[in-house]
Amino acid sequence: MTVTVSSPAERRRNKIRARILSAAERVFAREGAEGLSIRRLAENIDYSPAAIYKYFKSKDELVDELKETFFELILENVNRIADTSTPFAERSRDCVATYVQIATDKPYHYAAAFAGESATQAPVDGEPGFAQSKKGQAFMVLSGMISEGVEIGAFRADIDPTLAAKSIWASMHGLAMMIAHIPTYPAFKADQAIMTRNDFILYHADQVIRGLEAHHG
Amino acid sequence: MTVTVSSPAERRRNKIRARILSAAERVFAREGAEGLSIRRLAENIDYSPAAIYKYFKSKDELVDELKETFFELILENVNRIADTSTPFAERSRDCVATYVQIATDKPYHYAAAFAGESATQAPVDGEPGFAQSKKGQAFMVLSGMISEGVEIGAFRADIDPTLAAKSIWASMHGLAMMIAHIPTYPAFKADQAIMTRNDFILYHADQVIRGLEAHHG
DNA sequence: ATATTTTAGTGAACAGTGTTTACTTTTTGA
DNA sequence: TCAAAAAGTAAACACTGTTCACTAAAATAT
Repeated sequence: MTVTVSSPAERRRNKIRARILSAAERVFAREGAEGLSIRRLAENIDYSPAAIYKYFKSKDELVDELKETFFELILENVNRIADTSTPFAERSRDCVATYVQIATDKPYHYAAAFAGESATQAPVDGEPGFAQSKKGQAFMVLSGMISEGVEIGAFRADIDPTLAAKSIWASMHGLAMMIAHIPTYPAFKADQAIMTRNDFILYHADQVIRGLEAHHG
Repeated sequence: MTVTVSSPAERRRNKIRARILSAAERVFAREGAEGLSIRRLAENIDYSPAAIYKYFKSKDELVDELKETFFELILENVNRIADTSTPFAERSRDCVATYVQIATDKPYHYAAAFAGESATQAPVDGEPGFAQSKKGQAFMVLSGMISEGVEIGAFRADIDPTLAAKSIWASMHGLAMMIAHIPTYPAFKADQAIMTRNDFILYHADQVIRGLEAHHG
């Protein structure tokens, strides 16, 4: 195992890069991609706008790095739930709910992560590199969990885990996007709320999982 | 019934407004909001950029009008299916599928219609004006259909149609967004396609409806 | 028909954006 | 110590949405 020695220069460079990313992250979380401008970012870290381009070759590349970090966060959280020993029914529901809740916490990140589908063409299932990407890994956690459900008889036997995972992901994605884009979702004016957002997420997760189940009465 | 008489001036004005919108529609369908610029639009219809502002008070307002027309299209199509006399099982599935297919046909429209959730704050369920908006009407078609399903015993008796409709819509929305943002969704490299896009839409619609059903085995 | 007022349309500018280029300063490695 | 490489910058380019002062034309009132 070769250890990559990092020169002081290299470390200094990485530090500044990280400072840029952290400043970008801060602005992005509050105001989204619209509010994030190179000039503003430069001012924030006390550099000239052109300086940013010594560290990132474009704004898109910078934002893509924020997205990848965000998917890392999703993956970590979903994985943490998936590795739990709680009963399958709960566990699968919690996975779905957790995914959506993270989108709730960082709506701008979530919306951006899918909008435009990363300017530098992210790999999609079937392409090389998908399995390596954080998004790809998250997908595999999901399809793995569906496989488990089929094996233990909780889900219908004729289910193709990959196909079902795509469908389930779409359903999670939908709620995540709704929440990301509509501040008051699931609506109901403040004073006539029938259900809290979190309860609705669980409701939706239930609904989605139920579509896979073998029986219920 | 009072007939609103339109002066020649008014008609001429509406005609030009329509010309602007139609040019905008053309550009928008091909390249989305990014490609639509006031200057380009002005050149397209042979006016100065500033002239546009005599007909629309902002670009957002112009785009919002495109969105509303788009929702009209969705509503028309979904309504057409909903009024069919085909068996309930098929009919409900087709409604979901149709919704998604329209998003497939006009991905930019669909993505824009939800992204930013209309700059001029569209009414959300619970607010006045929602029931009048095209989006609100589409929602009511959906929840009405769910009510029917509960009544005839196809869906679980404990289902709250409004709540379920929100969940179902989120699931449709997710697939629609996936398709709108990812050109190759549901992925699979061209030569290893396991399932066509349309088949996958039906598969997803099935899955979604199944989550509501009373029994299956 | 004439005078007045409203509307249609324009060119130029403002304030922003991402990005590139030529240039200077600093840091690094031999 | 000195040449080479990297860091950082000011100024410009080509865009963007939008506003403002202005002219030309049509609509309205007298």
